[in-house]
Amino acid sequence: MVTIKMVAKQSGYSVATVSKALNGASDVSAETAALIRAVASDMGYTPNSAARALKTTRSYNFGVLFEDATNSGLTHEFFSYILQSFKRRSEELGYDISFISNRLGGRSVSYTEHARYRNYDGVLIASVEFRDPAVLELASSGIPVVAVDYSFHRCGSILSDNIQGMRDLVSHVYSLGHRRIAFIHGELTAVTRDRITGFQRQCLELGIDIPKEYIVEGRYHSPDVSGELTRQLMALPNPPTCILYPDDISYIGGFNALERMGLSVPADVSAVGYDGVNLSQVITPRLTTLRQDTEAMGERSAEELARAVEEGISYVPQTIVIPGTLLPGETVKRIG
Amino acid sequence: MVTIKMVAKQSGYSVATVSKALNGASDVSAETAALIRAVASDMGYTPNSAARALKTTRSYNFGVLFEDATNSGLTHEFFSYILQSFKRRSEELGYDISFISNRLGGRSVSYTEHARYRNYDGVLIASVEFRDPAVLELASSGIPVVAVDYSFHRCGSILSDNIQGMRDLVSHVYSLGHRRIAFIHGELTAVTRDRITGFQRQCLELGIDIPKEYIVEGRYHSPDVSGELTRQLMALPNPPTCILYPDDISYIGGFNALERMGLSVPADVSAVGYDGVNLSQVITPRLTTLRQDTEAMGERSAEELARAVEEGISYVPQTIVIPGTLLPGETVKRIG
DNA sequence: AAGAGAATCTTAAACGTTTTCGGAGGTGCT
DNA sequence: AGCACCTCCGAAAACGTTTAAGATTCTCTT
Repeated sequence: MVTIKMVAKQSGYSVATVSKALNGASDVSAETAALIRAVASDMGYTPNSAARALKTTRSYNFGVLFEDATNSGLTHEFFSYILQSFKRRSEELGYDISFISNRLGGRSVSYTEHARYRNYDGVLIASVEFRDPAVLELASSGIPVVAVDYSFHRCGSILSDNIQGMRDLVSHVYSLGHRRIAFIHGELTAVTRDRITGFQRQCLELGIDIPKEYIVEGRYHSPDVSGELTRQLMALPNPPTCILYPDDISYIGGFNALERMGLSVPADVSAVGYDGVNLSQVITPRLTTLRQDTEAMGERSAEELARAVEEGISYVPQTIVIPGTLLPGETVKRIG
Repeated sequence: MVTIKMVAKQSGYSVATVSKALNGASDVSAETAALIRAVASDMGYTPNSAARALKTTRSYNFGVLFEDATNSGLTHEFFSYILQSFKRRSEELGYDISFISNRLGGRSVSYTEHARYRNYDGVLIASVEFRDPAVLELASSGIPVVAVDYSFHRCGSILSDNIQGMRDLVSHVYSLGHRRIAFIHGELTAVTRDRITGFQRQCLELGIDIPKEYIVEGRYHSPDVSGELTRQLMALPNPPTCILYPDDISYIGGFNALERMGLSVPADVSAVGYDGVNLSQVITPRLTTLRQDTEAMGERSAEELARAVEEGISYVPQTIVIPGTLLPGETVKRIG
């Protein structure tokens, strides 16, 4: 490994001058800087991040907490997209990204300890069991933190506009003549509460009355649960003409359940999803869904995190809401 | 931040003793070790990975190169699964994982430079444009490297058994009466060549003759391309009764193309996928496909990489083949 | 009683940087 | 000539660890 010391010796300048030349400091002449850079490049010099981090207490590394109860973290399509764009934007901003785990060497440690150990400049929290006290601890550890798709009071949050999203979906199916609209929602998180709020407000505004039994709690990303709930909904004396699912994957479960009941989408029942993952647009019938802007969510997360880091302690937690867009597909039939 | 020095002062022992106590060295008595550990824990001491890495030249960090031409890296379901299990196993083995990019600070650098800068102990190469010279350079940089789902001559490779996988699929559809079997394969990589080999050998063994025009080159993970090729195949004077797709996503494209032609799966045409991603088993009809053991592939990658790191220079590149399993679904009809 | 050897602890150097501070030399002004 | 003021560069300390080698004490052994 060629170090700065070797470059110094080779170029005839001191270690200090080499360091400054390489970092573009102002108190080294243009010619020497050029010369030193040439020598460094010739020798194949690469700086050492560990030494740099040790001295500067900045790692230029973001930690990402990204796993959930079902351990499907990375394979969760929606979050994968967010992570992808978060990664890209972070790199543009000069940060690498690493995963935070609850292990360190052999031992198991808290997320906070792990993040401190690795000197992460900032942390992104996504797709986790938010009620986990270890996550809470991390969120209020003092390390700059941004949470995505979840609303924390202790740190910045990037949310998609769940209220408006549901309003758009309801309006859309309403405009196609649907009045008996059921809503299978996910676990009762802040995000889910927003969705329910949006659903109810829009129904109220449109003057349609939704019976209690049309709003049922399911689980995100569970085709099985949504399949079962779909059966229950269709077994009601007065079944819905349209079902809103908590996400696109849940829709798949509902679709299959309907097929097995001899009902087809959208001929017999209409359905809509949520998220707008790629898959939803290549299946037949193409799914009517609300596309969340994962690109923007990931980008903004990176930007806010970088800002938090660079502004240091002066950063004030804030919530940023990203609008989504309705994707009209083929799963809602015009009726009435 | 509480350092080892503070723990030393507080406990009354020297910095060296504290370090050794914390790392379980043999030349510190059991009582002092216990005492020191108690003090450290009381003070909330967390070691500093940068200082440690600087001194030991070991970062306990694996770099992961994970992006492809279409930039779909993380959102690629098959690779997501591999990464997921690679991550889990790496963490068990005491390594954290970070992404390698071609940026560093503001500047853009080679993957190798990036890996050196961050002192990664080892590198996993997955889902990249393998012909990229920068990837080649990394593979032969001297840093321990394992490639997954690709065969390099310069480093260890974890492959799934593509030859046997295709043989199994061919046998399966053959046993259900199919003789006119078409194969849309992906870009001509080593993996693809294996698949073609498996396909041809098994056909030969079973004594069925496949016309040239039944074997066509498509693209991995492109519903559009596979849809178009499906149309072409079905337009042949003597169309196939069964189509093998390069992956499950490509099957979706084929399925849709067939539907639009008024043909249904499996009534009119049979079809099979490859990979066995979750999606393939929740759609209707359930896809007949070959499930690659992503769990094992990720795990073995981590284990081989750790081994390479720990054995140092003595490591000999080797290729490990992981068997897959046939998932019989509902997309192949018994005929003849 | 003296020396050997084990057990336990400390001293100090080193890892590769960044950064403060000061020094040397040059320029321009009075 | 004397002074102030730049510009450019280097010496040295510091970041938080690990570790080789030495120091000290204790226990045996003879």
